[in-house]
Amino acid sequence: MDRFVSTFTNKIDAKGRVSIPAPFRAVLERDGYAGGIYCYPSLDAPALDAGGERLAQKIDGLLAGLPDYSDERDELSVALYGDVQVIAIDGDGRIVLPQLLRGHAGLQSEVTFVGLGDKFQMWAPERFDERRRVAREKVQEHRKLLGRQPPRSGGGDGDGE
Amino acid sequence: MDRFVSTFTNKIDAKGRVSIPAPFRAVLERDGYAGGIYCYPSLDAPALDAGGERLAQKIDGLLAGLPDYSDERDELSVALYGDVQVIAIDGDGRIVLPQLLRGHAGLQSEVTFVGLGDKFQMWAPERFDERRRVAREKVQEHRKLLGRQPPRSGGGDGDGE
DNA sequence: TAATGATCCATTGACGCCCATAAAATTCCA
DNA sequence: TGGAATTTTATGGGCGTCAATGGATCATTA
Repeated sequence: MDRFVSTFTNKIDAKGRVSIPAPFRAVLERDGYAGGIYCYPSLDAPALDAGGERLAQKIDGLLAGLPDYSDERDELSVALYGDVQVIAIDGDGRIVLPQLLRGHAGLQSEVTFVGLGDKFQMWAPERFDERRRVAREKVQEHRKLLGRQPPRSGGGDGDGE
Repeated sequence: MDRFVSTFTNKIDAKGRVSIPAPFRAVLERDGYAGGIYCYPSLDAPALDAGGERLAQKIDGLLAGLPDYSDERDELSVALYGDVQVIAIDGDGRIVLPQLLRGHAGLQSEVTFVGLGDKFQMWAPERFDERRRVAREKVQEHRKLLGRQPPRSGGGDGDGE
């Protein structure tokens, strides 16, 4: 398994440190991270996105699709790269989040880590609960896709991995 | 045998562990589970849905169709991944359910495992009894509406156990 | 020297892993 | 066919390891 999955909630200590959940660390190890993890404010949520090399490459890939000197590329570059911080992981698997990032996510005393496959997010627990409530309702709308499944279609939904 | 069928009720011990029914374990072995089973609150019932790789792939398959950085994907990601927990199975075939999941299903001292083909559910026994009772009533109504088809003797409300 | 940050160390509590026991099912043999 | 032996399962408990957390020491710099 090389994806971020599950959710974990850890504490921020007096010095602003917070442990990255061990399973996520394991993924990062494999993924590779030179000097630290990539972290930036989520574009559409009061949370932080973070990940290792694969996330960085994904961002690069996104930009690569756009013409070199287009406005669109410039905007996206700023949006994506502009707020990216490289955060070091200490010997005990902990990070310290800069004030700017803490502010965006409203992080106080605890952080909820949410695995999203290629990346993970960091939320203030209360806000994540709220978001989850909303998201669950959305899924209800999609549940026909999840729930209705031909019982014996022999793996009809060909998929990755 | 490659599907989850039948129902079983096992106890939660003092350490919060509960044995996965052996038949289900056998299915999981075949299905494959890297690191653990996937488990999340059922969308429309006070229960938990769980399964192996096949279930995980179904979730991935849902997301695979959506553009990488679309709002829709982000929302669905949080909804699906956000609620999913990967739960390790110990050497004796037991799992420990996190508090969040226990709460959703109202699990106290026992868990009823219900096979649903591709996945299985975990219920508090009392709640499952209640649901089964309701389900039976509905079946009876349908019979009346459909004008009972020629019954093969005794194929009535076959109950589990 | 004071303040800030980074590395190291210590504690504790949870979790994984192993073994023991008992009950139930299955196999085997008379 | 019936009963005994064996295997599988469920469940309980002990123990070692690791992760999360808090604190201390050391370095760096203003």
